[in-house]
Amino acid sequence: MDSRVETDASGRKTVVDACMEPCAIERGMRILGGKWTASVIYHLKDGPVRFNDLARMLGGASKKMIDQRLKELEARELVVRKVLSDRPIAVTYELTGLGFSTLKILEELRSWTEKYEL
Amino acid sequence: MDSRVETDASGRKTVVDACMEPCAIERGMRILGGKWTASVIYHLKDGPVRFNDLARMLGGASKKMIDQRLKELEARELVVRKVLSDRPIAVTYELTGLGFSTLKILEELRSWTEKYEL
DNA sequence: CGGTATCCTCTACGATACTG
DNA sequence: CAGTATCGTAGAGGATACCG
Repeated sequence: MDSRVETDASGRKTVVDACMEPCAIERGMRILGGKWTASVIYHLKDGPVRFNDLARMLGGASKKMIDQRLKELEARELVVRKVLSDRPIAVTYELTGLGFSTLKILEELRSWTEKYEL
Repeated sequence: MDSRVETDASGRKTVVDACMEPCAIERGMRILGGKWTASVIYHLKDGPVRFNDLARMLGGASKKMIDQRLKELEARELVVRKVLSDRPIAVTYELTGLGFSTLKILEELRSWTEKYEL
């Protein structure tokens, strides 16, 4: 079989099997499906938003979470961070082209959820 | 403000604020965004599938996970379980109308992921 | 075949306090 | 304002074994 075993530094072993690699749907969900991830993107759809404004929009999420999600999204190039000024420091986050390209998915999701009142 | 504090049996307190309730996007993600959830639905799109066949299709997921996801999806009425026979026991899972209605979202997600090679 | 039961680890997440 | 640091817990998820 097309599989191998990887052993990490601590001696932990993991079976890695080619046929186990997550399919496109799963990979996509692992990018967009994190808690608050989709919401963050969606709230940036109308243009740049400052960190604390985003925090206010996402009432239930802690700054730590938002920070974490923004960094993930920046790393994946769905979002760009822009420093407007130091002292007083001002920063905005906005979608990249790739970020905007997710909005069709999110819009489908939103309308589905609302249509069936879930 | 429109908020209240709930205290559970152990004395733990949680602030529940109306404006913190997750929006539609977030609610949708909490239904479809679980690990393997979207994949399970997607693999049922062409008709009923038996438990172990599903497990094989989703190589990386344990039976426990699949079982758990299927039960969630059944509870939310996106999937129906059908017993075909006892001894030997045979069971299939298939999408409901509500289950099928998610396929537009999942198809958008799949094509997005593939288009950008994520 | 279609699950349960058990155990165990790991990390995601929340709360809180602090900083440049 | 825009974060970072630290701590603590719940529960998600894997491995394995067992059951009707």
